[in-house]
Amino acid sequence: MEHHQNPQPQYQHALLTPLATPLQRDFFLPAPDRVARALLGKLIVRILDGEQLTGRIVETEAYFGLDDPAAHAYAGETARNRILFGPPGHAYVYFIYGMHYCLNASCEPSGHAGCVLIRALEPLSGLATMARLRRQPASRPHLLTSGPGKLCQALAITRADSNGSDLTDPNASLFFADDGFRPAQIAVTPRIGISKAADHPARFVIPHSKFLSRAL
DNA sequence: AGCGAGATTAGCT
DNA sequence: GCTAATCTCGCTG
Repeated sequence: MEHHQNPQPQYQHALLTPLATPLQRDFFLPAPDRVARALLGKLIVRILDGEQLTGRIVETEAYFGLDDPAAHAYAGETARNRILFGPPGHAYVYFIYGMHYCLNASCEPSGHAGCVLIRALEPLSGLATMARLRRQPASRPHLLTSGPGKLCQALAITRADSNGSDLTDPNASLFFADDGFRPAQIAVTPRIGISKAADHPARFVIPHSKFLSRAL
């Protein structure tokens, strides 16, 4: 009946949500606060041993490169942060507090080091695997990806594995996609866990989501 | 529910 | 040497 109308997926890993399409390079071109806002509601797709782990972004933070005392790029390009100074739409993964990884999406053109920290997801598929990676029972989904360190653990994202990945590449094992979901509301708050420029409102959340790292 | 401490590594903002 | 875009546990109340 419908097999004639089913379009061939243009990418190797067909999305569980058939209408989703990968984000394009120019999605990541604007300033970090605009990209942080636009990323709310988008999907993160992670392929692990052939299994598709997906989550919807519900919390982000903008970091403003050389202009931002709280940003890793503030002091200029180093071996650690060089991805931030490259082309937009790439993963910047860093290691923090001796045990956690955090995932950022680089934005702005090459030479400009803005980025967006992904702080929380609503897990959509692969919850059992996420729970195993988190060493937690699968019965508490709101503990799986409700924080920047947690979501990296749940998706097995490390610096060695994912730093520098092209987040627009649907053949990669980590990329971002749009399934058409649009948040009804967006709230803005100061960023969490930083001491410098701590009062600057650059954290974006889907309000009342049960999967935020902290409530409003 | 809210606070404080410990875990543990890389980079020096 | 010290700090850091964190998380979990245990204590208090």
